[in-house]
Amino acid sequence: MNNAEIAAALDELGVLYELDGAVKYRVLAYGTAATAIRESPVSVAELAAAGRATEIPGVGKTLAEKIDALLETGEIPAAAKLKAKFPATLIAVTRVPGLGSKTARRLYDELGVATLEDLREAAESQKIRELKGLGAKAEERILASLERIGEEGEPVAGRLLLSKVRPIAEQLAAALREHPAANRVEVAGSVRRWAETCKDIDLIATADEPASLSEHLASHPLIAAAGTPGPNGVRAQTHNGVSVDLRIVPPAAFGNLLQHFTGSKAHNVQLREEAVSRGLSVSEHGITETESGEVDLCESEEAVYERLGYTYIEPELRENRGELKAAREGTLPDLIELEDVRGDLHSHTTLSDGRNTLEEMADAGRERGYAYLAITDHSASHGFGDHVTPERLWERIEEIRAWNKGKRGFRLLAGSEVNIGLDGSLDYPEDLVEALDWVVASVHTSFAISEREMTERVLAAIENPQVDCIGHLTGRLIGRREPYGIDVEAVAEAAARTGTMIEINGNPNRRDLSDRHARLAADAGVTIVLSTDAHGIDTLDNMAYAVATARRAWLTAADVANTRDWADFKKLLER
DNA sequence: GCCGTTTTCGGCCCGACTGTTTTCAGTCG
Repeated sequence: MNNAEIAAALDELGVLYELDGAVKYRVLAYGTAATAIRESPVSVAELAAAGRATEIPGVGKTLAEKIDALLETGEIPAAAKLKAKFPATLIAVTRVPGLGSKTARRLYDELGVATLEDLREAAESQKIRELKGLGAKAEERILASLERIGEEGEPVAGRLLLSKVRPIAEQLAAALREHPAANRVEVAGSVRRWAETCKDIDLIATADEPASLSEHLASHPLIAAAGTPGPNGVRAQTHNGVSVDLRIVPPAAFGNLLQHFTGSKAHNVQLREEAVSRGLSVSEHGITETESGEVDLCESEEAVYERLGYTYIEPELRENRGELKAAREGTLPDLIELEDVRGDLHSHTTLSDGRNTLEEMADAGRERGYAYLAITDHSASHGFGDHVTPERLWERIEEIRAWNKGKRGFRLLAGSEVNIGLDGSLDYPEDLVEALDWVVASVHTSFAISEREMTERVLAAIENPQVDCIGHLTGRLIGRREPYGIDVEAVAEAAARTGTMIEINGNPNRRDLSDRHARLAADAGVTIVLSTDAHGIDTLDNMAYAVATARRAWLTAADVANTRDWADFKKLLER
């Protein structure tokens, strides 16, 4: 059973308890534990089997026992008991936007509403307005919500990939900054934290004439529809369905508001809890001393964190993964920056499935100020008509040697992205692989084998001294394909021991290693590589996503191989 | 149900919005 399935079972039990009228903190405990389990970089099933489930924050003795039961029998006894009391279909009713467990329970008790279909009928026949506390508006809202819900009872519009949202956010922010009424404009929310996916765009601004700035956003060509622009901001939607929220705020509290709307929610909750224990109450409107009632406003985020006794915390770290403790103790890492990266170690050309030639990619790499670029076209068994035969790769090596002749300050590495076969072997002859400067080994076929087989397969590649780096380790495509089962801890341990590097693939669909896995690997002593897997000169820019993922993994420049200049990187390769 | 350089018991973030109410509960982010 994977983490997502365990988390879903606990989420469901939390809702069942809520329907049963449990105190809200008990319900909350199930939710926070489920989130921690979903986000765990290691297999919670394995952790539980080793009796270590309580190491997960938010999981105590009781929840550990429930997880054990779930893993042994496939269900949690308490959940089975409650499902006998309420129909399981009632859970979908609680998830209708605008409804919650309290309302769902009343609809069930007083109107017999057990399913989404029952709910629709009750609303259409105007029975809901007969309940105390609910009215015609509630019926309208429920019917509108039901329209927007898919068959599974989940909202249709999910989260969007960061790379779909970020360019829009940047464009809108730039347009606002150019307006004469604007003073400060910042993108907040998950876009600012470089999360994998986002739900909407949050913009925070200060302005001399707030209303005219709101109107400027509402009339931007990217905006399809907008509410009424006012002095406090405006809500809008882009043509491709992204919600945009502009908030215009007093300059004196800009820091408080930017901090609040940057989140994450978990970070803010923890921050406020810690503040309460020190006699302070934190909100988007300022920091209040509970005793005196005195309110501190902060123009900058730096001032917010300083007032609360922390060093400044970069947005990428604000996920409640230990950053507050480290900021209090002054032990936050000095995060890697895009400017630290001296080369790209995974790229494709027209020799396999890339869109640009060797020369074009080389020029583009040099223009980016890199000291080196590895050309790593796909290997012999890639198929799709774009595989590279051994003969062709031998020629390519010569081509690259010739290209490097007489050039200073920038060099190409003759490399390959070699397929890892089912048995862990590479699909080129040994002497050819030996002749290469840089070997990335990746899994491109047979994803559906067991976790144990996949782990053995990748471990075999790691033990191969010719392999320099493992490419996109878990094979995930964010929002489209789950990572295949692989024991990342075991892989990291072996990679650290053998000196095999592991990449953070900067393709925004992949970001693989993920931030959590990258942190786990670096903690295990693995040298991390940041690369783009560029299939054209334009996607060389995806290095920004690799760097962002590394920053979210708490990595410094020293943790990453390709922050080294050529001389030092060469030494690393020879080791 | 979890958790502790204030605590092993008694706390558990903060505010906006909505709709329905005459003071607030539920929901959301």
